[in-house]
Parts: sequence; structure tokens; C-alpha cells
Amino acid sequence: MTHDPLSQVFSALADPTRRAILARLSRGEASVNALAEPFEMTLPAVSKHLKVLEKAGLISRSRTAQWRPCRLEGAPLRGVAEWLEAYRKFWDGSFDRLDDYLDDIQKGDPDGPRS
Amino acid sequence: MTHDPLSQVFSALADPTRRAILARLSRGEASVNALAEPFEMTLPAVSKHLKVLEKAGLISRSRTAQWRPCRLEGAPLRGVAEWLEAYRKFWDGSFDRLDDYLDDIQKGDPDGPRS
DNA sequence: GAGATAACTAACCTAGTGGTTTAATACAGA
DNA sequence: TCTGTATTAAACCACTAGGTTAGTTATCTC
Repeated sequence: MTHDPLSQVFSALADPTRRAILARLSRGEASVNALAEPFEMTLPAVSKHLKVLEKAGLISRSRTAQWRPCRLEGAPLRGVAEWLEAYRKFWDGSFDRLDDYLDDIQKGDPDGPRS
Repeated sequence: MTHDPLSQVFSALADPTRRAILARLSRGEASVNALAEPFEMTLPAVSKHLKVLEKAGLISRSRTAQWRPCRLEGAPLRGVAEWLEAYRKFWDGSFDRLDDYLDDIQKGDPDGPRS
């Protein structure tokens, strides 16, 4: 895997188990055991997922006795949001009519539909 | 690996070459050769990246003679935006985190912070 | 100190990814 | 029909990812 930050974040999010972990953490800190409970897989597997999330900056871990509670860190998602914003016009329905209009008046544009 | 749509989209976006291809396509349709030109890698490698993007629904391909022009399809990004929106309060400083957090606790939604 | 509990590491397996080279396919034009 | 161009397919390789089991470390409690 390429290790530029955005790629790491996208890669971390490309797994439903890890997204479920983030969803759980969005409701508050949780221990590894608590996070692993809903899944069929073993604890080391969950531990690996957590390491992926941690390397992407999406979670942080503190230490309380033998527990290492995980906390959601949303900051990397800002990069995703910024990347996504550049493409908003390609998926946001409220732009559809504008796109149609531009397509209409730009028929035959050699550089493409929206150059 | 996982074949749920959102995972496929995130996975497709987790590669800088593929994101660069999307950036290029955001300025209009392009042939495979044109898309491959900025990269060091061989043409079959680019062709594979395009296949990944196509399976994720992020591009479509038409046929004009021996050319297979690619076009950006933004629809799958809406799913990303919706997923991301649920976490906005964790990265957008303009949100009042405590209020949102309390709202979510009261809803007791198990699937995510705001879904 | 002796368990019990929480979490991690190590070693391993299978399958997938990203790249290559070489060969095949599809089409345009002379 | 032959040739050049655009693109994909096949076979292969090194590396990574996601999972397992078994063993280790850290800490609490008795």
C-alpha cells in the first residue's frame, strides 16, 4: 500500500469491520474486547484492524491499567471531505440541473463536458 | 476483498494513481492512452486500475472505434459523502460537539453516529 | 508470588493487489 | 487484406492484507 496519508485513510475505511469499529467509537471510547465483541473474528484480528486505524490516524489509544481504550480521531476525515468536495458537482443532485444546462450549451466542446 | 459497494469505492480511492485518473477525468473524457501518459507504469497496469474504478462504478466506458473513452461517474461518491457526513462533528470544528454527541446518545442508533 | 484478565506479538496460511512482459483482439485506413 | 494503433488478456512475480493459533507481556486481585 502507498503510505501517503489520504491513501492510508481511504484504505483503512475500505473494510466494513473497521467502519463498524469507527461507528462504535463514535458513541464513545471502548476497550479492545468491547470492540471485538460484535464480530465473529478472533481478538488478534481485531487488534490488527485497530492498528490499521491507528496508523491512519483515525483512532488513538490511551492506557488504563491493562486496558487500552480506543478513541475516535476524526481529523483525518477532513482530508477525505476536502478531496470529496472537489467532486461534489459529479454526485450532488442539486447540481444536476446545472450540469444538464452546461452540457446543453457546451455540446461539441473538444476538451470535454466540463473543461 | 469485501464486495459491499462502499468498501469497493473506498478501496478504489485508496490508490494515488487511481485518484489522479479521476482528477484527470473530472476535466473530461479521456482515452486509456491519454490517461496513462502521465504515469511511469505500463499500459496494462493503467488498464487494471481502470477496471478497479469501473467495478466501483466510478467510471464508465463507451466505445468509439478502437478507443474506449473513460468518463467519470460521480454517483458512488454520494455514498462516501453520506457516510462521511455522519462523522462531520468529529472533524469539523464549527460543530458543537457536546450537543451533537448528546443527541446521538439519545437516539441510540447502533449503526453510526448520525445515520 | 499466583492466578486471572486485557491486549499484543510471532509465525503461518490463503487470497488479493499492483506491477511486469508477452500475446491477443478490435478497429481504421491504404 | 495487410498494417498500424488502441486496448485488453494471460501468465507470472513480489508483496500485502486479513485471518488463524499459540505464546508473551502487562496489570489487577487475592
